[in-house]
This record gives sequence, structure tokens and C-alpha cells, in this order.
Amino acid sequence: MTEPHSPRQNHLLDALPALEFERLLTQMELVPMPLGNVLYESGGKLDYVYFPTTCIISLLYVMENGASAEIAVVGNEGIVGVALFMGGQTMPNRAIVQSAGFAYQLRGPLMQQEFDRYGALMRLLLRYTQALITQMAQTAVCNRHHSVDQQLCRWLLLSLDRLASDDLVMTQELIANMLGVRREGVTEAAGKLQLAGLIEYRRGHITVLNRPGLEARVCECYHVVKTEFDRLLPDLKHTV
Amino acid sequence: MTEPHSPRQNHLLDALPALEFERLLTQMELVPMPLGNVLYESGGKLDYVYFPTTCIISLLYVMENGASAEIAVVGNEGIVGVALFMGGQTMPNRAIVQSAGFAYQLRGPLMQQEFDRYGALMRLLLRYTQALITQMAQTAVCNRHHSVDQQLCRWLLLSLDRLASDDLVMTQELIANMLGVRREGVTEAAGKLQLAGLIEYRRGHITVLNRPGLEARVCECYHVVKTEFDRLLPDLKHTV
DNA sequence: TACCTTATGTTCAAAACCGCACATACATGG
DNA sequence: CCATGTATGTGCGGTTTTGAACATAAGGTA
Repeated sequence: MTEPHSPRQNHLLDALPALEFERLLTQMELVPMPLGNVLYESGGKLDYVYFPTTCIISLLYVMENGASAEIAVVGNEGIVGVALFMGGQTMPNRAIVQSAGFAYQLRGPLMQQEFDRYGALMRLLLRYTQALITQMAQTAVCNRHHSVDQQLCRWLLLSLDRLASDDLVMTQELIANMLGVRREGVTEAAGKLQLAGLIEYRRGHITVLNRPGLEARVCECYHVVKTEFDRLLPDLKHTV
Repeated sequence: MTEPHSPRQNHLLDALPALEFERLLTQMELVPMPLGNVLYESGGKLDYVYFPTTCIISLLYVMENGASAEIAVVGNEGIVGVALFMGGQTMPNRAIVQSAGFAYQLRGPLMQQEFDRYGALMRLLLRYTQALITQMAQTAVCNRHHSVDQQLCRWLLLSLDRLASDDLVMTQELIANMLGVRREGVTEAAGKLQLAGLIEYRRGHITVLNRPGLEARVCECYHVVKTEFDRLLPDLKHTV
């Protein structure tokens, strides 16, 4: 039932009624997502939407001076390319693979065609988009009010929620780019978390040892986002 | 044609085809929006959506410790209450009147009913929602990377774009709550702008004297948002 | 094994922002 | 016209983050 790479690993696809799922299945394609791969450039045309199964995609704004900040993160709970069905076609962000894995891709015109059936898929995508909005809103709040330490906790937990493993393949430099802070800031924050026994890291790997510990230390932003995703997209297996 | 309070002052309503506009008209009601009025509380049920004509509404996240941060701002270009048609019904934000004026309100169930006609109104609302997403994303970026000075410029310009007048009725304390910074920080930033001859203020009023000057000083975040709104919602008079 | 690229650790001064305390000045209503 | 509530101005010390330069160490590759 669940092969090594099943479309059902993506929660949105998994939530679809059999009919809609089968119809999509014939049109999607499994693609590898290597670390650092850019799916969309800012303002660039979106040829496909992507349903991640085992990868994580970051939506990133890149400033004129080259600095960057993560807007949101998408994993197997979601879809990359909401602009295709929201009607704007493009977005002023970059979508980049933050954690390698796989995704199912669907051509933009087919996505629009399916959306325009105004059925379960549409309702699901709109609810997901609302959850994404909350994630962005909380990112704004967190950037304003919370320390690098807290933001790192939030980021680790958001990533963890979107992966099967407790081991993140990720350099501190990359995390710094996502959070929009200096690499040294991440080194320091990660050092504190390691000292507290919550994580363990070595050259490009971060392993979460004590998830409850992280949850106790993270700011409210994470919980707001998590609660909202759970509310809007409960674990409904093709019951939409 | 355009009475003192015409629904056509709201750009979304104005863009609707005659048929859809007329149908909505019979169901909407003009309501005053006094400063500080709370339209929705965080997580609270949305009884109405609001199409602002002369008021500005702030979407605000209020933290557990009482601090706050603005997520987005909505004026006569938009609609307050996207959760009603996105399917989530509520949002973890407060919606509060930031600048007094008027709005047309429409009952939630009627909004959903109109949305579910899958016509021009739906497409318009989805495009607006995408623009709103970009505004939130840029808020996150701005919070991360830009100074209070720059953020104040952005905030003034976003407000100005949503008002007929160049005079904002607004205390520095209120602005501080929106930006999520100290009131003193706003005093200092506003002082600089006044010194530069860009604005003039007195006890609860801020008058913009030199808009191009503000635009020259503001960070890229404002331009990104402005460009995206113009792209997604051009000045189309019932041509959707 | 030895190298060499790249990830991580450490330090320091400068800047931005915060929290607090308190001074001043404006504007409205009695 | 004065009193009062409120908006704005200013000055501290303390914390966090930044920018930059440089030291160390891990791990893949020759």
C-alpha cells in the first residue's frame, strides 16, 4: 500500500477522495529534490506545483543586498506553488530545497484545471493556504520579538514536524540564511541547546535528542502555527 | 454616481461585474468604524466580512505577555475576514480599526454563498488574498532586517496608500504597538523624518509633507508589496 | 595517510534596541 | 483660563545583535 515513495506520504494528496486522488495520480510525476535546488526564482513563472513527500522546501525572500529571510517552510503537509491556483501565477520569493528528498510534481495548467473543478481538492488547498498564512504571520511576529535562541527552536521543530527522521542534514550557515541572522549567532544558539542536552550536532548534521525539551523552550509562535495546522488540516484520510 | 459613501470606494467591490455587484449591494450594510474598534478577536468567530471604504484595519498578533505586532493592514483595496472563504472560519489574530472611517459589512454565510458561485468575486478574492500573503511575507522580512526608521517609512506609506488624506490621525504609541517597538523608538524615528522635512506631526496627527522623499528613504519591502498589489489588483473597473 | 576544503568556534568593538524613569508640552473640558 | 489627562521628549544602563577577523577541527579525496 505504502511503497518507498507513495504519493500518500503527502498529507494533502492523502486526504483526497479516491476519485480525485486517482485522477491526479495519472498526471503527477515523482521527482528527486536535491539540497539547494531552486524550484522557483522570485517573480519567475511557475511551471509546476510540488507536493513534497520526503523533502522540505523553504520559501525565501532574497534582498537586494543578498541577505535573506525565510517566509515559510513546506513539507509533506503541503504544496509548493500556491500562486498557481490563487491566480497570481508568480510570487516575489524563491523556493529552494532545504532538506533533500522527493516530491510529486504536477504541471501548472493541470493544477489549475483540477482546482477549477471546485471540489474537495480546491477546499483542501484553500485551507492549506490559510495555514500557510498563519505560518507567515507568526514568522513576522517571531522576527520582531524573539531571540535567535527561540527562533532556532521554532525552526528546528517546524523542520522536525515535516520530516520522518530526527536527524537534520543542515549546516549552521544554511540555518543562518533561513533565519536571516549571522552564522555565529546560530553557532552560539546551537551551542546552548547542545549544552542543555536538547540537540547534538556535528559538521552538517543536527540531531534532536530531546524534543519535549525543545517544545518547552520554544516561543509561542511555534505552538500557534502547529495548533493552526492541526486545526485546519487534521489527520483526515481521504475524508474531505 | 459616487455618493459620500459609495460601495464603489472599495476597489474589490468596484471591480465586480454589474450583476455580481448589484446582488451584493442588496445584502451589504454601511457601518461606521471608530478608532480602536475590534472587529475580530484572535480565534473568535467571524460573523461578518468587511469591505473598508474610508477606514484602515490592522491585523495584529497579540502575544501572551501583551506585546503586539502588526501582520498586515487592510484598507479600501481589500477585505477583512479572508478566513471565511478560505475555509478556516477563524484566525489567530485580532482585527482592529487603526484609522477611523466606514466599511460595508456582509454576513459570513452570505459571503460563503457568494464565494461558492465560483465566479468573478471568487477569483478576485483569491488574488487579493495572494497580495495579502505578500504583504505578510514582507512584514516578516522587514522585521528581520530593517531599522525602526525604515519600518516607520514603510508603515506610513502603506497607510497613505489606503487613505484619501495626507493626514494620519495616529499617536506614536499606537504606531509603536503596530510595529512592535517602543514608543520612544517611534519618537526618535519620527523626529528624524520631521527634521528631514518629510513629515510634520503634532499630538496625535502625522502629516506627510513630502511623499517622494519618504519613498526614497523607505526599504525595498514597501516597493515589493506595492508592486505586487498593483500587479494582482490593477485598477480594473468591473472588468474582471 | 596527508591534504585541503569547508564547517564550526572565539573574540572584540560598534550599533541598535530595550526597559525604566522622569521632564515637558499640548489640547480639551470644566 | 486653568486644571488635568495624555502625548511627546530625553537620558540613562543593560542586553542583544552585528560586522569582521581569525583560529580550530572535521571529513572527504587524492
